[in-house]
Amino acid sequence: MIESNIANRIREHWPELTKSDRMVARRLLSEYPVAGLKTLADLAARAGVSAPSVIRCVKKLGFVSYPEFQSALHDEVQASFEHMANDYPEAANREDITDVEVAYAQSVRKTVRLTQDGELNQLATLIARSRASVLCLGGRVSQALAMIFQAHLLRQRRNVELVSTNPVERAERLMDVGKNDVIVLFDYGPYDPQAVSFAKLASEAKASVILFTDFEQSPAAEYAQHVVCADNQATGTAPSLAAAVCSAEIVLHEVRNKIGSRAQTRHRSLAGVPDVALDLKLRPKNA
Amino acid sequence: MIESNIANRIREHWPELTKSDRMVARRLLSEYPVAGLKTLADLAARAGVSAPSVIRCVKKLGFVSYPEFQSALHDEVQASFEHMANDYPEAANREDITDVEVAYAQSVRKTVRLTQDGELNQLATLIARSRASVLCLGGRVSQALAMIFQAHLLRQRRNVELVSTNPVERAERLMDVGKNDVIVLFDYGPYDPQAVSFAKLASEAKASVILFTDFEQSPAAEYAQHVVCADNQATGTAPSLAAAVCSAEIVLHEVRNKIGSRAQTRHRSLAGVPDVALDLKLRPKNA
DNA sequence: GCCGAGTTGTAATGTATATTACAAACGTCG
DNA sequence: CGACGTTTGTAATATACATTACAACTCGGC
Repeated sequence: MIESNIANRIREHWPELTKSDRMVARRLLSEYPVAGLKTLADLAARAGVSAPSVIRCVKKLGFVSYPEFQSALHDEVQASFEHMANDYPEAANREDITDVEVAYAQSVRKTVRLTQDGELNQLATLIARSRASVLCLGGRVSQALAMIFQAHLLRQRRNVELVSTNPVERAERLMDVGKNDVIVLFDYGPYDPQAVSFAKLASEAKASVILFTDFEQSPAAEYAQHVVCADNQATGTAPSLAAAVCSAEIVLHEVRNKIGSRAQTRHRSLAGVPDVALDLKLRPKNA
Repeated sequence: MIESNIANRIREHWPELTKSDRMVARRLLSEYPVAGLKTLADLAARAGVSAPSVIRCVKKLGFVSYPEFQSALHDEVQASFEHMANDYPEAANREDITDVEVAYAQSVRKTVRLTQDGELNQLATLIARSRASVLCLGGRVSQALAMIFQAHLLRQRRNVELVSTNPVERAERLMDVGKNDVIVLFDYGPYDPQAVSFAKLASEAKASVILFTDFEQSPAAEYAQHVVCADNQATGTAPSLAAAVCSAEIVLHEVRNKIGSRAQTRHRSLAGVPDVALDLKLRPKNA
């Protein structure tokens, strides 16, 4: 009863899911549970894949058909509602929690859960590989996230570069991109055509592309090996980047685990040093 | 939100429902909400009536077709689930929510609550004053937040500037700072001496200083008219900027309310324009 | 650079679904 | 008791659905 839910099934079977399977799974989790209550075609459209891909996905999750999958979801929804009917009333009418607070917390929770369930391990391994060069970049606004990512990652390993927003410099940098490079791209709606084409060209140059985006999925997803989604619908009026920061930080945390002692040494040698010193690309001997 | 649910619709229309209509309605309520999520034929069988009776019933409830009725139910289920996901964690220690998720959510909640309770109003008024020039800047990492803030604020008003991280350029820019300028400074630990001194000099030049920092409080707080705090202790190992983004976005939201229609006009004129156009500092005529 | 395994979308197919039209059944008032 | 308005189920139909089979494609390895 407790562990029979579909979210868990997705987590269990995640390793064996293909790229489009994961598209479906992500949508299932991000619009949980309604995404799975509608028709197969609708889910396929929302996930950006074809109908048969949805069927293949639910079969991998252990269901013999889409209707049977739906039936399982129905049971789950029913169980949840009965639980809720019992627990809700007492906790519900607290006036000290505002809409904004709830919205943000929700957005963050959803994102954290999804990020952790996901392909975090492979992704972190990719970034942790010391022989790789990591290039961070983003769109007009999300370049800020690239900055954060780069600054933190640089504390853990070398060869982490922040690619300028300047189109010309980007084009120039693109020429030297090869299969040992890992592109960390941030692109949240409204999507940046420039960022998308960077992803395209980089993937054509055999570089690995890791994309941080929202649930709508930047067009760059097509060229990415790994996609990390964050919910940006917290406030309604304007898209929020708070959850995006969470997803980035979780990835950084995982990378830190991967790199382990090496990173700690590196990090310690920076402790106490004024932040500005990083601008000089200060590198400790033992890194 | 509260009154849009289907249970209420049934109550409203109850008098005009016929005997078999009521059979359907009862089943809808007794197996709420799953009964309505399955197929029309299934519902008819459960209610012990024929399929057309179900159609007639939902039409009387104000829906034009069974699919449309289902769609409304879907929305309702989704809303319930999101509410539920939010209230549960504090009460029950379910195993499928991790420490990280809770930590982030709590960090965000704390920050949002504090920001809203605070001096938000005066602060937003200060930033909204059209005669003022707004300068955004931050430390090595938190410059990224300044970028985000500047990009969004520029959509609402003009004269919003992002001050370079370059010490020399900063010093030059400082010479022209006066009492009509509003400095929006981001500084989270480890604090940036350069940012602190910028705040000091700006305040001596009679400029207003707004500081976004963590609970430890950057030394720059001494020179700031307003201080907005965010919790950065979410993860334990490394400081988190997620909550900082929340506080910034909340301030932006409040500013939007203050500026009101003026900002909307400005914002609309940017809608649909590719993000990259902002790099040209495109300014609509009416702003 | 080619070739096989694995993955994905397209098109075709049979099934089930919602809906409409109509006829039977029920209740009600003359 | 019989005729009419209302309500309900049956049967027919067109639509949309899930599914299967197949072809195009991508990715790794020799």
